[in-house]
Amino acid sequence: MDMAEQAVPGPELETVHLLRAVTVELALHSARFAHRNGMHPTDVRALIALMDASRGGEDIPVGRLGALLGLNSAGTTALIDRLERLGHVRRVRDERDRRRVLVEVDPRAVELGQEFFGPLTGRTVDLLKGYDERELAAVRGFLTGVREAVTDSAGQRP
Amino acid sequence: MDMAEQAVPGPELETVHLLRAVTVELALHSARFAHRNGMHPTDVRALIALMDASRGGEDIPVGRLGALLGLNSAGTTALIDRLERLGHVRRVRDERDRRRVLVEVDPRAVELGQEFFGPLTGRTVDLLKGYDERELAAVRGFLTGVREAVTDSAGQRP
DNA sequence: CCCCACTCTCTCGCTTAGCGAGATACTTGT
DNA sequence: ACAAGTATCTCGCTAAGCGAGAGAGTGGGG
Repeated sequence: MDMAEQAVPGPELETVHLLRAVTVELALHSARFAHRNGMHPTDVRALIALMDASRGGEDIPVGRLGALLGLNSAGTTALIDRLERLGHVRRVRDERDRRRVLVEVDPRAVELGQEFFGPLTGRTVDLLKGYDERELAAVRGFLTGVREAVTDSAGQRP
Repeated sequence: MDMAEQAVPGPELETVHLLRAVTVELALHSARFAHRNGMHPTDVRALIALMDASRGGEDIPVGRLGALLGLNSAGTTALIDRLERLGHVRRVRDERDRRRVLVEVDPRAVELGQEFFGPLTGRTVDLLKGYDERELAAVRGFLTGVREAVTDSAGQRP
């Protein structure tokens, strides 16, 4: 054993660090997109959340969007004001429950996002296409496991 | 083909979405840690960057920390003021080049971070320990590939 | 049928993270 | 020793997000 050497982590721990590095890079990438389009990171997160929901065919009222992003009602109003001013979303009264205001993403915003994130997504999909079934399952199992670990350790202390 | 059905993505695209979901969860987890300790997301990112550097035996001056986080000098000063006020870091004049001020992490901050992130890291390492060599290589190759794809598409448009 | 408690959103006033500009301290090449 | 360059900090400002509370709208019980 060489005590002068820094402790070298095993491949597993190194992989965890790698995952963290990737999340940092992705966050920076989002921030660049935001900056380039006169937005803030929160605005991008909001658009992503809205697109995810709309992909699932779900209508998103103002309050739900705020909850997804961890904002209070005042902050949520301000956020949607910004996005509306940029033409990325529209407010639509819910006719079922007229207290609620639904947030709709403008198709041009979707297009804008795909223009920016498309290449990255494409390259990643190509990378995965080179994997056989077991390797792909390993990657998915890893990501699923991490997600569960995060949500679990979140519920740990209320 | 059923046109009424939403387009079902292949397993590759679904995996990309899964990765995004994981990064979102990790960001929220970080935010919880920040909030619980009277900090902001940026402060946590700063601590992580400092710990990563110190693990590599690298001294971090104020300006470099700011650059890593994308802050300008004023913002960096304010950030370190906050962290110093909480006792998480110390400013130390670099005796080699007395213009520079190095930022040192307090051991108690490291401990605090490990207390919070340790369980998550541990569970992830355990998960990976169950993988054989090829599966582990697949996960690492995936993460490395994504990281490269991000940095590449970053350099695309200056 | 009409209240009254409840829910959803928005307004107001405030705190503070981060920016731009410029001042200050220190270093290095000539 | 000085000029040019680099690192950090100070000052004044913009605006993201919070707390509190004010409308709108809903729906169940008398």
